[in-house]
Amino acid sequence: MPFLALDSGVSNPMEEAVQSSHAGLVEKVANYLREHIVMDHFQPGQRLPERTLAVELQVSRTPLREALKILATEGLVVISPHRGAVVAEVSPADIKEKAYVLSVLEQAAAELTCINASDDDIAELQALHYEMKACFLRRDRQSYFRLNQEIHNRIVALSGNSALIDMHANLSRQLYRVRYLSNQKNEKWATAMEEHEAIMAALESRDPEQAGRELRNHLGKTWIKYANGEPIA
Amino acid sequence: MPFLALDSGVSNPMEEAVQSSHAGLVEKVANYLREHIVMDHFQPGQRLPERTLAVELQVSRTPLREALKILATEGLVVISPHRGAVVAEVSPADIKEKAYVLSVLEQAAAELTCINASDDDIAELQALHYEMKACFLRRDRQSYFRLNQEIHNRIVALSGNSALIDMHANLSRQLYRVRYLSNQKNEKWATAMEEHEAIMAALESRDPEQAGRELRNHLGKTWIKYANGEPIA
DNA sequence: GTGCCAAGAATGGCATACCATTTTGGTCCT
DNA sequence: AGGACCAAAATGGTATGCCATTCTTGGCAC
Repeated sequence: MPFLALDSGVSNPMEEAVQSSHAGLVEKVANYLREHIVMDHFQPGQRLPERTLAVELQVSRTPLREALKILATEGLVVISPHRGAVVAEVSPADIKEKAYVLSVLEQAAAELTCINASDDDIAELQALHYEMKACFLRRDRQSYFRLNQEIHNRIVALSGNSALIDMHANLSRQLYRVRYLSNQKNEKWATAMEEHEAIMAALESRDPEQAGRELRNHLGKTWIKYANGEPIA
Repeated sequence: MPFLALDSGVSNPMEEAVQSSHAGLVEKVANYLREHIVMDHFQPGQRLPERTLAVELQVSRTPLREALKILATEGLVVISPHRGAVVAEVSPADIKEKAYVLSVLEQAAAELTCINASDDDIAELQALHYEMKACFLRRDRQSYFRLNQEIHNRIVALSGNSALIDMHANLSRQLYRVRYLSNQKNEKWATAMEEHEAIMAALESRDPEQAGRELRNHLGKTWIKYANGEPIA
């Protein structure tokens, strides 16, 4: 029931285009599974049996297996020999490590963006920032989350470094679920907002060091509390 | 003729254990292809036709296809729909971007290593460093290269951050070939050696900022010249 | 002679069948 | 009653076959 029609059914949960059309079946399956894992429709640790999944998705096992291999190298599922694939469970330690790397990548991105971005790009960032601030004042967590993601992603995109962008997107996916949950119950909302102000100020003044530092610090604070104990879901 | 016996024939070109034994066929194939790509036994742009490769490797197309999908997500090959897989050609721009990210990752690793590594770990790093210096004085580029890699990898390993280690290993692989070639014709060898001295000094004095900065600077210098023009091979 | 079109050959995409390993449930022995 | 062992079912791993698409080449027309 939740399945059928791989490319249409899922209302795009991630920002990035899924470009499902006219792409190979494996890509469709991989995108489908990726989204559902990332959106927490599959619990971590849940097994992904090939045959049953194949009939549910109306595809054969071959493309499904290839998709699972891809997701495995992306770190979203774990494949054990002769045991099959399960949705990767991210321990608090994993989250901590990956969040740290994410902060490092975004720091680097901020530095590059300060140097490479056009004035219009920065202006657009600020526009998004004020939109987000409006959501903050209205206590609209949903829209705030979306805009927050948009801003972070755009800063990375503006860096102009494709390798950096790809690695960031990959890591970002793996943390999507916990990031979403984090947003829901964030008590330090006002603090996060202030940090964003500082980030924007540094970007506006084109200070790479400062912008990078602020962004890394912001991410560090945002994530640390989820790294120490307390169940993820 | 160069093939047959996937797991034995290849004399381990990379440091990391290939753990070929009792691993699935896809892993063997993936490791095999990875090594040969990384060691430049396959030219960039070279096609990798499934059937012919399959008979050469004495495996069926299915595990080969899955291995290629893995290598594709790792960025070592590019798969076009209905066109098949080709060895990814890394443009100078790609090298520049990836090298930049690599430098950022190693910078972060150095910071963490300053904090987390034991005194014995640092001592071992210094031992390797002096071994490398000996190779430098003897003008033994081959051994110098091996030790240089060993040191960089160990600094990252000592960071203790698995996510960081994995991403670094992945990027490092993609740059292995050009790094090797870079080592062969590096005129600024003495300078590189001095930079390594500075890195070690910062590590010894446990100065995260300094160690990170030195390492990033070192990598930046090492790679920039290969990023601007001039053919890779 | 050159350019275009068509037919066939080559190649990748997907499905399925078969084999190996693992898991599980039941029975028998202690 | 409990544990160990064996068999059968489930599941992943590999091989192969067929279909769709793309590349190639030979011939025809301009």
